[in-house]
Amino acid sequence: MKLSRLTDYAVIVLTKLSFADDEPASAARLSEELMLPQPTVSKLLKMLAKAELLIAQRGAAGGYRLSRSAAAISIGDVIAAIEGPLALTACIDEREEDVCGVQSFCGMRGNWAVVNTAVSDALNRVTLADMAPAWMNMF
Amino acid sequence: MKLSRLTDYAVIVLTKLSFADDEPASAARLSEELMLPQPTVSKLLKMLAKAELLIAQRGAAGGYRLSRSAAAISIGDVIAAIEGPLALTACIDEREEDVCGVQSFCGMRGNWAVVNTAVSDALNRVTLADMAPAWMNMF
DNA sequence: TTCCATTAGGACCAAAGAAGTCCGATACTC
DNA sequence: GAGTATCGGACTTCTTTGGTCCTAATGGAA
Repeated sequence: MKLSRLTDYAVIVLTKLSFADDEPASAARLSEELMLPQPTVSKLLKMLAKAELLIAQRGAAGGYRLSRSAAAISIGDVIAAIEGPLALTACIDEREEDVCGVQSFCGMRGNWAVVNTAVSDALNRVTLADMAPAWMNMF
Repeated sequence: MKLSRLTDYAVIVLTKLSFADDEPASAARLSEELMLPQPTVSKLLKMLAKAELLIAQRGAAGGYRLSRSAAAISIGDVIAAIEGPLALTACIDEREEDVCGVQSFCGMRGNWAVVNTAVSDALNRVTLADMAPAWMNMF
């Protein structure tokens, strides 16, 4: 159980942005400063904007900035933005069809839901503000 | 963040086996009774045996049985057996190379470790015995 | 008003990982 | 000891993910 590389990058990028104080940062600049591949950063910023974690400003001198404080964005939010809502098993995932066949009466489903919630809580308990070491300004 | 279908199947198969009372069950029979694709079940049983969650018995009338009680096998164990040790990010994964470049002094690593532990705990707290509804005997 | 820097939203390709298939090795039963 | 049911591991196929590129739309500044 790993989270995708995109998600990993997203946390780094968002953390970086949490130091920007409403100065919009462009995709190009972020990728350069964080030494991450430019097209990928660009793609991921779009995703985060779509999920309303970022606010995009078009045009010259535009860029992205956080839509709310770093303390109000959890790791769970970031994961949901990039990978979709947390659903450990297919039978929890509302986007999936009823593939299982016994879903309606399967007693395991409820237990999976418990596990899912426990993991979800653990992820929502940690915010971007918690992740950011003060010296990250360096980069 | 999803877990693989194999892992999902694994929990089902193990739960089923927890009712077998040391009667070894063959891959063919399990796949039939649980209505799961046979080669996949076969493959996954091998993995579980290798991870020492199951004991394999070869030869005629052979099959697989649990190596210990259902209450002593956690969901975390199953995930580890199929997907490898839980490591949300690459920098936590001991099997990965030092790709990140700043790993040695990156302040985020410690925070990821905290998140990782929290998730891991949530997963280890639930056992196969918890997952099994009594009426699963039906299948 | 015109130009330029920037995001938005696709289509597209390549690589990695998962799922599924096969055949050989092993060990049990008769 | 022969036959057969079963595991074990290498191999192939396929889906997902990561990453790239191009064109349209937007907004600020000259």
